[in-house]
Amino acid sequence: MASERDHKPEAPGDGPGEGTVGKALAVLDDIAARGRPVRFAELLETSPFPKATLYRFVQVLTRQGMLSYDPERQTYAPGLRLVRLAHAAWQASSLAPIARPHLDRLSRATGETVHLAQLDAGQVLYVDKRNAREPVAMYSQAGKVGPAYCTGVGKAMLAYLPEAELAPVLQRQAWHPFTPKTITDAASMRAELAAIRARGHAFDDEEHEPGIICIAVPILTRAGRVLGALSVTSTTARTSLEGLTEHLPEIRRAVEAIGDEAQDWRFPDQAAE
Amino acid sequence: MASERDHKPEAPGDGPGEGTVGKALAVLDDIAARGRPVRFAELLETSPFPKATLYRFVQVLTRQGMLSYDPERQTYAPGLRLVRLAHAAWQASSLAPIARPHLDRLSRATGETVHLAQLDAGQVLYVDKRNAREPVAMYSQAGKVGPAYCTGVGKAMLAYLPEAELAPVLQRQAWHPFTPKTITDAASMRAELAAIRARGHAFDDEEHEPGIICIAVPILTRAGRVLGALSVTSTTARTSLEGLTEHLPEIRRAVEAIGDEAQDWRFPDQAAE
DNA sequence: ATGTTAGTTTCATTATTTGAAACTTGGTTT
DNA sequence: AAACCAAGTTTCAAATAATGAAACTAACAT
Repeated sequence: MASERDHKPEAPGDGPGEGTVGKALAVLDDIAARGRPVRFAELLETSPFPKATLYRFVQVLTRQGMLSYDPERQTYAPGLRLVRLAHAAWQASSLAPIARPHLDRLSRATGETVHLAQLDAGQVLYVDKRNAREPVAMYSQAGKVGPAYCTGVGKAMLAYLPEAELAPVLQRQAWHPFTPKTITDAASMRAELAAIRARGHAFDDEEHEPGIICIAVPILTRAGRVLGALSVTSTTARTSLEGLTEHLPEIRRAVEAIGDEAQDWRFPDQAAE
Repeated sequence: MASERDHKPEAPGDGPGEGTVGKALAVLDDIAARGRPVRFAELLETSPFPKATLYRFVQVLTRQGMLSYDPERQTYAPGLRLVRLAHAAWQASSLAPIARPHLDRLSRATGETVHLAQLDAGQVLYVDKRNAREPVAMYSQAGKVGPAYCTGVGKAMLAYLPEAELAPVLQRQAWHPFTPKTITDAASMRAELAAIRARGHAFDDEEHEPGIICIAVPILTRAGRVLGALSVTSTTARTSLEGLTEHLPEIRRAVEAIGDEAQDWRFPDQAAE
């Protein structure tokens, strides 16, 4: 620590200090975020990099297999090498492998949709899921991201985040009012988070999608650090928030088991930032 | 150096010409390949980079979320950012989204384990899967990689690869004899590939795991370019190679539908190299 | 206390990235 | 058909970032 090595003046991802690698990864993120194949010119429009520089990044990433290129349409999309790498990440750095049997049990016990999520860059990252029927665990479902401020798992994790980490995360939220019930500012959120801490679990009361409700409980280490969250989702047609609390004992059992096992397996740190 | 810019003298992944980004990604690959959290010193042992350089790569990758770091154990593992990126890759650059309904149908029709795979860096990359009605203990999931030379899907794809792409891929195979029936050299493989082309489908006759057999058919564009392969897997206890051919009509239907739709969706190129 | 190993920082040298501009290609308009 | 235009690609000197030997520090084991 040379006294000015540790300040972070720039946005995450690029900026000086993150080097060439950081910039290239920012380009990769950009392409991934669009959700469809993009042309070079499209990228260039919003890119902070000059033409030749962006061009070289895209070339290197393509040669590396991090992007795939469609020569006919001249479009770029995230490449298959990522799928291979992510499999390793999913196994080594997510709660999914540990949580698997507990998700299975919870799914069978409740018959409802079950989600396992972790925080990544201030967003909810779903790392596993059980549908009411299918027992498969794959990227069709894992890897999806969602907002933290209007999902049960998101709020459950935020509620137990230390202030130093919470503040920057709240600042990053989009606060888009998906439904009339969506919480749309940091102050209201802090009140909600206090309520969640008081009762030990979070609800999603149609805050993201109308008709969809869920109950979520955070997964914590013994020391109280947030690892992730588990939720059981249903519809207003089928039950109510009070109805969902029926599953609390089962959820609690799963959450505690996962937290304990994660502790013993000495789990990699997954910073929210 | 204007006249020697375009030769490729080095291994894929690193070497001059691939720049800092290529080197950093090689480090990432290295860590992912180990399949467990690794310490810095372990990495250093086999790394071509000097201490300080490797150290900085690992730092940058960690700050970027491509690696996660366990401060207690001082170990690195692939990070969650990869899971997020892979979701986008899976949707945009794999056959999985297109193939999904066809896999479902095939799975229902056969009741057996169904795999969808593509080639990535000369290896078989499983991009989707359906479990058998009566599940057998087997581990293959989306993102998992396997050898090309001793799996049904691998051989099916190799059989239709143009010579220019086939030769380097064959050279890269490990030819490890998993079972007595494993094909262990390129010459025998070329004979096998000819046989596959002659009948239009490939078998895995316990070449990877004893007792596990499968039938696989390549997914091709109308122009004949290999996109991937589809397989139906079972056990010698339950059926035989001849028994598996019963599913051929169903598999063919799925393969043709997927090939056609991929063509229309104008699919990103996924080079085997 | 002392030795040893693993991890981290420094800094002059070296090599790579950078980006404005020129160039090429493929398609469209006059 | 020639001229034009837009998208993509290459060039090259200047600017910047990467490199790696060596020095340093922390933590553990003797």
